[in-house]
Amino acid sequence: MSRPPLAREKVLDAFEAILIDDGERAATMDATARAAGVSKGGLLYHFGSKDALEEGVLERLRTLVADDLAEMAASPEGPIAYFLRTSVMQNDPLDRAILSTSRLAQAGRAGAGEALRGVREQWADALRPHAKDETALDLVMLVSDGLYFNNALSGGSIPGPVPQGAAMDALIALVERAAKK
Amino acid sequence: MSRPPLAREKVLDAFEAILIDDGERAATMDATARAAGVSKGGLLYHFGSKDALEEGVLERLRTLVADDLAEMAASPEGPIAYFLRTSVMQNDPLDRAILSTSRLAQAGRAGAGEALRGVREQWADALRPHAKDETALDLVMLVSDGLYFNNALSGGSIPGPVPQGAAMDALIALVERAAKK
DNA sequence: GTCTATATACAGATAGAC
DNA sequence: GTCTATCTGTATATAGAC
Repeated sequence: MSRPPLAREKVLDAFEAILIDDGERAATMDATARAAGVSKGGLLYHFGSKDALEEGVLERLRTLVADDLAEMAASPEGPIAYFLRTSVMQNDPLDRAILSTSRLAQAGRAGAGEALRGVREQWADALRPHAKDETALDLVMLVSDGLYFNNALSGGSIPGPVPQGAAMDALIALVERAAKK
Repeated sequence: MSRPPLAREKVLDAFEAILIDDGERAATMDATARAAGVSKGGLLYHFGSKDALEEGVLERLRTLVADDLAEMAASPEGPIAYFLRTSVMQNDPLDRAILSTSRLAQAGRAGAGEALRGVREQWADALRPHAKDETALDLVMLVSDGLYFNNALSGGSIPGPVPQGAAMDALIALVERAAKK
């Protein structure tokens, strides 16, 4: 388990940024290379194809989700509140990986869609023991999906019509009242 | 208010189908023309540019939403239940227009994002009088967004991890208990 | 490891025949 | 109205120099 080369990470950061801000179509290898400050040839040394570049994002997502599941389990406010609170865009590495993967999935990349479904399933499994029943679990998952969807539309930077601050606290309380075991 | 030519509608149908099934990048004028059974030149007679083709989808969306708002207001089960129930993919013209617009929005088309936000606002305005408070309204809107997001990921044809049948009834009951005035 | 140059394919759009 | 032919730009990928 060695630390990956810095240039590789810089390329992935740039690729994610373009995916999030301008969409899948704008996230070309050329644009990614330019944004990462390398040449196209340099990029292709680290990622031999567009597919490999996209797979790099999925790999990153899987790693970050594993970390998040550990934090969720240890969270003092409880997994459901933690899960909902971290479903709003904080622009952290996990948010960016999910948003990027969501762009790839909506562009028809099959692997990205599967990755996203897998991640959602992991979260559902972790939350199930804390929910009243399957309906309550559905509610929690869908509210979280809704929060992400709005983030996905607003591009990650512009705030969407998503509850923040006190409104978010009230929403969490409402969902917990309806869903918590 | 004259009925638009049939070929125009066939082209829009084809464009939406490719957007939904294969993503924005695959929805080229060439592929759209082929799927609609016309030549590229034929398509360009009806829609002079890619922008015009996309605007055609947005126009369609606005018309269908206006119809839906009227049906929602007249619904016997009440607007909230109607809204949630019709948030699951039924593959009707409105679903397809929203999904198509969502693909365009995620591809960075500014007009599509604005259209979607506008539509969401219209629904929220219609539901507000029936919700306990703004938090309850947030809950209803986010559950609906979540349902659409899952549909968007699964491509419109493959069923996503979304409650159906009795599970959907239970979810609607739960949300209404938490949110209905 | 990172670069330039280039091959190949396909996108959007125009011109003009029928 | 609908077609074919073609122009121009740009995407992914390869070859090979440094």
